[in-house]
Amino acid sequence: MARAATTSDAFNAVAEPRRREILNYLALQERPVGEIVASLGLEQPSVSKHLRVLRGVGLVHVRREGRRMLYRTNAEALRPLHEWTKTFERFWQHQLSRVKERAEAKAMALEKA
Amino acid sequence: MARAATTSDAFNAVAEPRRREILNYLALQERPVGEIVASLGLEQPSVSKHLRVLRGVGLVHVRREGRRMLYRTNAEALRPLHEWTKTFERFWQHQLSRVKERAEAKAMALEKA
DNA sequence: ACACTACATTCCTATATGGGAATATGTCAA
DNA sequence: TTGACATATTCCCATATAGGAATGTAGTGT
Repeated sequence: MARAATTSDAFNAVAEPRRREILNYLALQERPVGEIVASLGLEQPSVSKHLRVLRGVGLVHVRREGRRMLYRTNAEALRPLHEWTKTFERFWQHQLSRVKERAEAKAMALEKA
Repeated sequence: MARAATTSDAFNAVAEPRRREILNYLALQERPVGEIVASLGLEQPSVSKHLRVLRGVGLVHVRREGRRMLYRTNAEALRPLHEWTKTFERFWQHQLSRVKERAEAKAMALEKA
């Protein structure tokens, strides 16, 4: 079997950096495709294709306004990602405290010197 | 161009569900490959290949102990993912409060009836 | 109907994948 | 060294890209 489809879930969809940029861009306001193209400097067909993937996993909502399509990020669809990574939070907090300890130890050593 | 390599960053590496399972499994304790195989019910070569990808992006650390290789999750490498999703947190909090508002409005309507 | 704008889709291709099967590598024990 | 165990790698293949180029489709104004 090949790799899972980009449309199989949010994890696969956001693996592509441009799609993350698009989600960032559409987080605050809905925007027509043309503005995404202009702002992110991508080709229009490329943007349309990325948007199709994002729509496929519910990461964006669309609304038609005349001949323009207004897209906006649906942050809710990112929650599974956030929740999953969150379960590891305590581990890097431990890591951080170790780093802190070392930094403190070093500071103490310097004080002594 | 094709899709970015699974080894290009953590986002691509964790797009694969089995790799996420492995990371979950290795979060608390280091484990030899054989235990991962037994616990997750995957083929041994498959596990080795997934571990190679995870190592490639620093998501696991390895240590040899005799003929066994002990792997453990390096949660630190998941921080970029967590940080990125975190920037969207406030949006679904808004969403939630709107849901709450609606629920409350509904409750009030029922009281009146 | 026509031209024009805004998007979407299709066709093409190089590339990377994940699984299965088989095989290679590395380490210990006798 | 030989054998057994633990893990890694290789080979093969069906499948899914992402980008570029070209084309299709829908809505607007005249």
